[in-house]
Amino acid sequence: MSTVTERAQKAKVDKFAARRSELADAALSAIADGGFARTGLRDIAARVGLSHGVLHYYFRDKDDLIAHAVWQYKSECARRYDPVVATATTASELADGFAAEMASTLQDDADMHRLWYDLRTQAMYEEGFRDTIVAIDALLTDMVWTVLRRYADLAGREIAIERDEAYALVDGAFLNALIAFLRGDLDSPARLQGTAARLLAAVLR
Amino acid sequence: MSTVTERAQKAKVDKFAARRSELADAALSAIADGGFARTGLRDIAARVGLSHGVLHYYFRDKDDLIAHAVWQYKSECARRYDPVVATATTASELADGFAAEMASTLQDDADMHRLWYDLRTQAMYEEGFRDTIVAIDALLTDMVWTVLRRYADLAGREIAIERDEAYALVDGAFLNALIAFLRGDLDSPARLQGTAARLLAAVLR
DNA sequence: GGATTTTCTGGATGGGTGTCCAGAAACGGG
DNA sequence: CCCGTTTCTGGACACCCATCCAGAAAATCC
Repeated sequence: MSTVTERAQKAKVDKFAARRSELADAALSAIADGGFARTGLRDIAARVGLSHGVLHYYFRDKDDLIAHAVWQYKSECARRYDPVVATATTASELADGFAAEMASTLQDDADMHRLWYDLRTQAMYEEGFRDTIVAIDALLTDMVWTVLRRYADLAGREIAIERDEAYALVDGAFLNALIAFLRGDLDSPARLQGTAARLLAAVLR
Repeated sequence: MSTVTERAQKAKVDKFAARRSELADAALSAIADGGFARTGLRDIAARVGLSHGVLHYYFRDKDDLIAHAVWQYKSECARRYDPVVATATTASELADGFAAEMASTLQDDADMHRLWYDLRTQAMYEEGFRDTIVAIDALLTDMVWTVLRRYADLAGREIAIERDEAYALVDGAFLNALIAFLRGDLDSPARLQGTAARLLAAVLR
């Protein structure tokens, strides 16, 4: 096979992938607005000015589309705390940075987080995109654990909690702050910031 | 008005209320099985061998039915820990009783709890039964706070956490244990039991 | 510039939904 | 036993859904 056709193939694949990505983004924002159950493929396609039929050209079915969409967003989202882990030089600096980041993503991306919890809940019933949800959950657990380990390192203390427990507590604090925020409690992000910072300190021994 | 017609009126009202309650129960178990989005009024009615039309005789609409159903179940559920609070004579007895109760309801009523989280998530999008969800959330927050106050009393220590924070952490631990359990992790209830007991101790100062 | 492949359209299909309602059936007081 | 009320039925309605697909349009290749 000649080099030129190889390039052509690659360009073709890239274009296909780009379209997929664009459609996944559209799906993401559409479902973030209305919720999984109330958002149809027509709503999604309308976001990019296309007919609903295209979606089946790029994705096997609705579950496939949703899986790609949520993965695309959330797998990057799990890396949100990498900078603060990499740059913090003291325990309290890390705690503050972590807490501030949580508070700001709660405020800025509330709809996306709501979507995440919606999909995770739906995955308790149907196995359509369950694998993707499980994979993201693992990513987030890793993320929390990484932060916590670095925090313990900087503090020179031991972690007094299990990996999954740590995620469960952080997740619970975040979810309940999100619910409060969506119910109109504008102070919720600020309170979450305090909770998150104190939580880190409380789980060391 | 004569006594006899008063009695008759009351019997009529009671019968109506009993039917409502029965239908709400049917709705509960149907939706617990399939999830809110995938359960229709026909499915619910079929559980009690009735036609779907009858639901609109007893309830205004689907949201009204769901609100009654989840309230009927969950408002009683929030009293589940009353006995242990009333009878425990030491802090560790209370903590153990609380933790054991959580673990056992996780194991026995997993579907119902899944339903609760489903409805709470849907209430983030639609206001249909949001008021009921908020009321139940308040009940559960009260419950956690009552347990924690009694625990602090018995331990002779202070609570180092806010009311809503306490609920958020317990809820997070429970929800994540539920997810693990539904994904096939049979040890999850046992682990939750440990987490819950340690959590109580950790939030005192 | 013609042929071929990729991309997209929008209608058809079969199914589901909540709601409403006319009328049948069961009930119960007199 | 009759008659009014309560309870229930199941069809009609308008709407929404995911999926499939024949064929139009656009892009690409030679």
